[in-house]
Amino acid sequence: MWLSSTAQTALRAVLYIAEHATEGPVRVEDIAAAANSPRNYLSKTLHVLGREGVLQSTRGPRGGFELLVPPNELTLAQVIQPFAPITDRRCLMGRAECGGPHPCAVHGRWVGIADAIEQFFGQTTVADLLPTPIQITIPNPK
Amino acid sequence: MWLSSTAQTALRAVLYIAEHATEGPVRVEDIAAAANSPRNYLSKTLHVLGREGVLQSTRGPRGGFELLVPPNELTLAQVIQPFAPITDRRCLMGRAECGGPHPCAVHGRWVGIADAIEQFFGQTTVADLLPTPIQITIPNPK
DNA sequence: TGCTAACATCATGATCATATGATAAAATAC
DNA sequence: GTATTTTATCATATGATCATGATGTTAGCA
Repeated sequence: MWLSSTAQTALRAVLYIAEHATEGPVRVEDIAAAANSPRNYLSKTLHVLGREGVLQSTRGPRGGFELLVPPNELTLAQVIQPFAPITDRRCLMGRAECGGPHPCAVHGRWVGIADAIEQFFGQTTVADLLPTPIQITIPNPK
Repeated sequence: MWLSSTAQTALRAVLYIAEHATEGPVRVEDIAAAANSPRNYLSKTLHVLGREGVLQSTRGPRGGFELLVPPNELTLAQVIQPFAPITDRRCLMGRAECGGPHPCAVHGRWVGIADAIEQFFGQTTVADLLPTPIQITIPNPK
C-alpha cells in the first residue's frame, strides 16, 4: 500500500543531499552508498528530480547534485510526485461511478483519508526530516 | 499509492456477491461481468478468499460463490489483506533505523496516518458499501 | 453412464518497476 | 588538447503483477 521503492529512495537521497549541502555538490556515488541504492538507477531517479526543478546536477570533477529548493520549502510531495501519484480521490474499489454524483456510502470517509495523506506530504518538508540538533554553541572555556 | 488492481477487484466482487446473496451461489461468470474483471483471473482471486474463510465455492450446476461471513461482520480489511499488506508502520522512506528507538522527526505523524487507514479498513464492513435503501416497509393498503 | 454446468489449475505471455553493465557526453585540470 | 572525473543514457535482464486460453476436476441430472 505504500511508497514505491523508487520514491522512498528519492526521499533518502534528497535528505542526504540536504545534510551535505554545505559541502557543495554531492556525488551520486556517495548518495548511492548512503541511500543504499544502485548507482545507475539512482542516477536516473535524481535526473528526474532535476527535470522537476528540485535538484541541479553538474558534471565533471567536483560535480554532483545540489538542492535547488531550500529544505524548508521543499515538500515531500515535490520529491515523491514524479514517481507515483501520492493519492487519488477515486473510488477505493475502482468504480467509475463513485467519482460522479453518486458516490458510494463510504466515499466521503475515504476521501478524508486521502486528504490527510495529501496534507502530510504537502506540508512536511525536507527540513522536518533533518536531524535537528538544537544548536547551542558553548564557548570554549580554554 | 493505492490498492492493487486485484484488491480492488476483490472488493467489487465481494460486494456483488453480497448484493445477490439471496439468490444462492453466484457464478464467476456473472461476477466477472459485474466487476469488469477477466474470468479466470477473478476465479483465482476468489479462490484465495475461499482459503481465507471469507467465501465458499461450490462446483457444478447451480454452483458458484457465497459469503461465509455476514456482510456486517465482514471488514474490508479481511477482503484486502490476502492481496496486499494494508499498511505497515515502517519508515516512510524505508530506513530501518526508524522502526527502533530512534525514529525520524516525522515518524509519529506518519504512523498516525497509517492508524487512520487501518481503522478505516478494519472498521468499515461490506454492509457499509451496500446500497442502503432505508428499508421502510409500507403495508399494502389493499 | 454420460452429458453438462460450473469452479480449479496449468502453461504461457504482457507489462511495469527495478536493476545492471557498458558506453557516451560534459566539465575540469594539467 | 588529453586525461580524468563526473553525470547521462542505452540495451538488456529480472521479478512481480496481471491476464489469457487450454485443460482438469467436481457436482448434478437425465
